[in-house]
Amino acid sequence: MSVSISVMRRLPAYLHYLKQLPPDVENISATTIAAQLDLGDVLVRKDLNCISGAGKPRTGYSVKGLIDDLERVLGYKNKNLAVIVGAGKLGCAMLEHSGFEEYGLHILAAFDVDSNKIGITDSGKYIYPLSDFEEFCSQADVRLGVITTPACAAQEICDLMCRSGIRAIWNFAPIHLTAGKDILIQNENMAASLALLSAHLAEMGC
Amino acid sequence: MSVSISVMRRLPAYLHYLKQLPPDVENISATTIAAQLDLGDVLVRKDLNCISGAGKPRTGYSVKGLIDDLERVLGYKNKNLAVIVGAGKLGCAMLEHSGFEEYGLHILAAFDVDSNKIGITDSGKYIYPLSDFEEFCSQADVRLGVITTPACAAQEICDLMCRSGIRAIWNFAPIHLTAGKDILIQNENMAASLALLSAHLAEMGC
DNA sequence: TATATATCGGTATATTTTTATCGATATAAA
DNA sequence: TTTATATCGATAAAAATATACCGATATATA
Repeated sequence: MSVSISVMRRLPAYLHYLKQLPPDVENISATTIAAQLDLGDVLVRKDLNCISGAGKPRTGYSVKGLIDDLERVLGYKNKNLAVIVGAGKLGCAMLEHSGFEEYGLHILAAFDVDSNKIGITDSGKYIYPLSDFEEFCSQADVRLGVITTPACAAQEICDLMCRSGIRAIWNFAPIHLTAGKDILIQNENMAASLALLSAHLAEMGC
Repeated sequence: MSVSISVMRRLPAYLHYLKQLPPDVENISATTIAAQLDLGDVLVRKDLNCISGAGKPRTGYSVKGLIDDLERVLGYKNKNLAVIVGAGKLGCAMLEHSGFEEYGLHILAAFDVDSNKIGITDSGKYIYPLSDFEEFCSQADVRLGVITTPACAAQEICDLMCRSGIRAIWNFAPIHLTAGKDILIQNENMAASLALLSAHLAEMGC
């Protein structure tokens, strides 16, 4: 069964919630999950039904089974090689952040045009000159690119990534990127988040 | 007219596109914007109609007028005081990032439990001990809190923020936070983004 | 064993969001 | 001036998403 994007977005929350349950909890109901995550119980049941057909009346779902199914659907068991372009504050923070491994994302290195940034980080990862990018990606068979450059450079980097065999781009630059239809561009839309927060505050008369 | 969340999410893209146009472009059509941002022209027209009634047939919209209206609706002209809790890599990156000012977000300082983190950053902003949090917020009348702690600490910080008068929370910890209904919690759902990317790569047989 | 109950899963309905269609209109060109 | 065209804005349709309802069922309790 295909999983819609809306559903997909909620799955990580389910997984996280299930993982932090005490280990003696063997079964859990959609109702309980829904209450904890401020969602409707029917919605949760429908979501879980998309990825795992194994719910039992009165009992609920097997926690272990759900976790397995969620991790499979979410691809956390995959190993995705990634590189970062833009070794500014955010880029470096991501390069050094070990937490992405949990999601199957292995960040190999970062790249930057600024020669002052080239070198090795505290945690032992490398920042290479951008000129090495294409060769590095084809040799390491990198499929995922993270863009943490300023907006003005992002489209150019996006093009470079496409040329270098990258198939999915995680974009943190506040700009709309254009690429072929076979390339997935996921925008981390911080400006939109901020706008929602700001609007909420304004509404309250702050 | 009220602006739905879906619409709100697209507005920053419109604004950014309009701002980077050459200054001699006085008018622009929804069709043109749509083509540039890979959206439907009717959708763009409907969105713009939510925030600005001033489109003329054949001519389009006044660029200047649209920018004004967008900035007003998005609240970029507001001044929102914010603080960060969690002075790790991401927290520090955000603390030092000047780009948020453009969106009306003024980050005053960061807080952390770790006494080794306390001090002043390169750009002159302070990292205070968490024990000072509540007093700082009430004195400075801070309304927006950014959470960049590990997941295990996030709910506790969320509670602290609510007690301290904060009305909107920008949460980067990968966990669902619970707060009163008058508090807006905006989750920056990186895990969900990653899952979508990973699923796309898996689908392509990588 | 018989009954009660919480929960699932399917169907139906409601809501939200997006896309399509069409007449009206301002500008440009003939 | 007349005609052609690009665009708007309104209405309608379609698609996606979320919610409500209800019978079936596995477990618990009397």
